[in-house]
Amino acid sequence: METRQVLAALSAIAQESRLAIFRLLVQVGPDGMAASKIAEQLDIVPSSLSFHLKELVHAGLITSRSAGRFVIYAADVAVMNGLIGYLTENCCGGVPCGPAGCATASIAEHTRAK
Amino acid sequence: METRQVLAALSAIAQESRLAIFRLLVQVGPDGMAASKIAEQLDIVPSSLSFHLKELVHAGLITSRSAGRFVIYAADVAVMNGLIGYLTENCCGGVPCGPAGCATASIAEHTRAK
DNA sequence: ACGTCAATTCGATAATTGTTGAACTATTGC
DNA sequence: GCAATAGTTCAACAATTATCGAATTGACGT
Repeated sequence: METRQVLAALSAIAQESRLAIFRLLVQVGPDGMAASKIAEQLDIVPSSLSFHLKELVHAGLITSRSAGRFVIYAADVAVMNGLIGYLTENCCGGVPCGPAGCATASIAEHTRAK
Repeated sequence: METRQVLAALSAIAQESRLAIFRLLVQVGPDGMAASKIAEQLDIVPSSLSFHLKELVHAGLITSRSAGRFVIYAADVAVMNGLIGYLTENCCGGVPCGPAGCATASIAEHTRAK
């Protein structure tokens, strides 16, 4: 994963509302959730929500599809997996890094998608 | 790891200069590197570097120690491991998430420090 | 066609964040 | 003590990001 894409993903979730939105969408799974329901659950006004959803879509972390007059958003785990992989690599840098926690680095490296 | 701490860590590395600084410090390992050398390697003016280093220290991602007139900064992998753990959990949400990549979630969960 | 609901866009404003030169503190070597 | 080096802090400014009401677009039910 490229640094540019990593920065986009990090910026996207480094914000209270957006992290909450993403977590919520991960919880509900691939079926996703309508924007209005997200707004209701997290108590965010429509215009602010649109702003944040656009950021998340742009970073590739979530996808959107239309269903009648609703727009359904769903988490796309691929980019998040890429991000986790990048951080794992850059956390341990190949060299084993002290006390536990990074034993899974090589595993994740070979297990994650792409 | 608490959401508040996660947001602080994410905000810290969601910035070009700071991500570069952190990656560099992870590469050089526990011995760390003097601020002036970081500035030289990454071509950042001293005042800007201080600003970014302070952010990283505040997020707990790096530590600083004085050595004569030098200040040595070193990466602290603990918080990064916590962050990776948090993202791994919130990426898969207990529910298995499609194609590979998250098979290590439970492993990381039980292997990482703290 | 009309009213309603879902969602986005726009524009103004507020708040936060990043950049940099200059001034300042502290340590080293002479 | 003095000059040089390492870092930080300060203050001013630029740039980016967040918030939200109002206007707009599009789909639905009647």
